[in-house]
Amino acid sequence: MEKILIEKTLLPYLGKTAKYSGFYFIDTFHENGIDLSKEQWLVLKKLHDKDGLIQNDLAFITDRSKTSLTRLINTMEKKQLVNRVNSKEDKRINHIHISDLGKSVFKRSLPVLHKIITELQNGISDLEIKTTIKVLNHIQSNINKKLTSN
Amino acid sequence: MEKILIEKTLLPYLGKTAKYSGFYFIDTFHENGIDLSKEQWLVLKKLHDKDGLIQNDLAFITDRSKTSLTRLINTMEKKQLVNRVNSKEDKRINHIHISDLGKSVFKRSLPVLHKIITELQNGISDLEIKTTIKVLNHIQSNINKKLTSN
DNA sequence: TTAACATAGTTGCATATGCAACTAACTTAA
DNA sequence: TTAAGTTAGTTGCATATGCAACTATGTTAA
Repeated sequence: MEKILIEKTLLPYLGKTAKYSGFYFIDTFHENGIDLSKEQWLVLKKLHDKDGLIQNDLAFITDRSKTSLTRLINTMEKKQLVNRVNSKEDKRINHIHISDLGKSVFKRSLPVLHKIITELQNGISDLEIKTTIKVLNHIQSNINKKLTSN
Repeated sequence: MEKILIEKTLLPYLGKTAKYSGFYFIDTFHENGIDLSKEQWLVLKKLHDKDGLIQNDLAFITDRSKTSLTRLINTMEKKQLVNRVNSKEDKRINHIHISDLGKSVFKRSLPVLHKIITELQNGISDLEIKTTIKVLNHIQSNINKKLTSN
């Protein structure tokens, strides 16, 4: 195997940039009076797109374990952003509904999010953005291939 | 403000790809008998490059709070990967030293890491990788500008 | 019909993280 | 030289995360 210089590979930049983007995301939310973690924001977004999702599906589409989702919903229920509604047809299932407060916070978050995105991407060309998205998707597909082949 | 379609921006891809890369990283380590979190690996790498760093500097160069670093070192000390050595000149300071076990685990991790990187970047051109790194650095610099201007 | 299996969600245990408040120790200015 | 300020590290409290084991419920096959 030929020697690889880690600093010339994507891995360290990917982790670090995602981390700092997360900091920036949450700081800007707080500065604008939006009291949401990025995970909570994502759940609100998915429920805003399609309300009443069950926990398993919500876990899947937000890329986390059902354990993690259970506890995320606990926190969000305490904050009255969402409600658990147990299904009558299948008592194992909880449907998660976004509350009026949740909707209102989510709506307030959108212009802030747009500002964040604009600032993160400032000075980067559309082509560069498209290329980067393509590369990131390629990495994800490489991972999926490996995971499903085991 | 014009409307932004979130799915056409970098943010969601960045977080998701970093997350799955992290999963892949840690799974592959475990499959190869390397019992390290990615955070622990990074600390070992920095100490391998320069042993005896103090906690504050180690926190800075690994992009985490000193709180987080304190507890990371606690865990790593329990696993005997590193040692805290209190400075005689300045008793506030701890120098962190990589242990023989730490060195040995780190060395064993390198070929595994190279395999991970090769597989993550499989099918992506060198130019695309360079462009992506450039874009990620640009995002980081956008964030730094905003943070230091406040 | 009931035993075996599958599924949805929760809990214990472990890791990682940040902020604010704190202690101990060092430095600097009056 | 001593009081004020600074610095390094730790701790309490909160959030988020995954694996394995678990409960409760629903489905399927004998």
